[in-house]
Amino acid sequence: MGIAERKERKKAELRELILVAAREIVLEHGFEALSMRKIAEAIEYSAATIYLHFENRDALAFELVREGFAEMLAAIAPVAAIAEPFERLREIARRYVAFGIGNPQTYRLIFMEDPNFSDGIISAQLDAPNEPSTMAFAVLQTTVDELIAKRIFRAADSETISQMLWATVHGIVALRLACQSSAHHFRDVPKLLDEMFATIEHGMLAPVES
Amino acid sequence: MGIAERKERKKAELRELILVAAREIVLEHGFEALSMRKIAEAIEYSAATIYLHFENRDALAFELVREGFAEMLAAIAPVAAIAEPFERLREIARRYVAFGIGNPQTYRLIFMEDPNFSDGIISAQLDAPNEPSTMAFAVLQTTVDELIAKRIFRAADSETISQMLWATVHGIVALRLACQSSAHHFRDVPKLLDEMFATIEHGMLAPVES
DNA sequence: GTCTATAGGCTGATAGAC
DNA sequence: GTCTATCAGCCTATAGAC
Repeated sequence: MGIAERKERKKAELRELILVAAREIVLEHGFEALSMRKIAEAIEYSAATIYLHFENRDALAFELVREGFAEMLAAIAPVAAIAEPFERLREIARRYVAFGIGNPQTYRLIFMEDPNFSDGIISAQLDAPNEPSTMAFAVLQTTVDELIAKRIFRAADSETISQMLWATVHGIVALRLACQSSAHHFRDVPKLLDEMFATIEHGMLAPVES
Repeated sequence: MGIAERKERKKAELRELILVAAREIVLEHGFEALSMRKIAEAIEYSAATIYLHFENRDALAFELVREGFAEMLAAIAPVAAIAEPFERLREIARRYVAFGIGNPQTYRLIFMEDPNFSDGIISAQLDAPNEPSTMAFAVLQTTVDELIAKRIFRAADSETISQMLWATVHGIVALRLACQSSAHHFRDVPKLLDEMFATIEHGMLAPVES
């Protein structure tokens, strides 16, 4: 019986090798640059071999997206150690933005790719329980839930609030990545985050004069 | 002299024909599907002819992006008619989001394409005065300037505030487009906008009990 | 299990005929 | 001004040899 197991192990190793090579290509040259041929070259196997481990390019991409979400979840998860929910929320935002800017290709892959490719994939993963993407959103939403339950935040629909917060940090990352070489847009991310939380705390209206 | 002018006119017409065909392809199948051959087929000219009007594919794309920004600017510009700046800001957000969701391919083209292509293009246009993209951002920022000057908004850096507001509406559009087929994310955009403006007005904190 | 070879496609861009 | 023909390259995916 050991023989079959060793073969399985070998097969899993090659599968992993393929994924590692694919990820490397995406990180270095972007998702659009990923091709079966290039993966094959990198792992020093023929392109045909890859098809023994992945049905096609999309199946491979699906796995890369899942891994991308998992990385992001891992980058954010440590906030669980922060007991105070508002401080935890602040740290979620900081970590989210830092992850996106520090891993632009991964971020693009999971959130900004062409919908013909990614919509099915992202949405499938977002709606599935136990997927890293679902769990990452849950980290945010449970924090908002807690803030509302403890009456730190005003009463509101936590899903809507969570989506709005997510939209804001996503917007910061996405526009920063899109306007990378712009001289004056989205350069000072900490300042944007400070302003975001100032608004959460006080809104934007001027205090009433008295 | 009329002869040279007629020739110029003819040439400009063909150039316009190329752009119209290109835009149509992008709107229908996305930017990735745009190729010189397909444009040629659509206008019933040979592909080589296109190179007489555009140096290469990127030059053509640059023009499409400019037009995309111009469309967006046109969609937002009517807010100038709203005298009250806070109401104007609200309308800017509404129109921005409506434009993005109503013109997903144009929106993707100008804000979500691969940076290898779009970064140079977007940033070049964002930083140039009199470009539609610059003017669109100016509509937002002058409104924020006015809100601060009239002490409706608290004192703050209007550029930072404007970027944060932009990030939020961009996030709403971008995530809506990315999660298009998700069952429960970013479906109810008016609700998100309401929550956004509620936060601008009051923040998210619970009112102090008295 | 892994290969080579290949089918069958797509692309941008250009030289040179007319 | 417009064409055809073509270069030179990319791609996914599979059949069939070993």
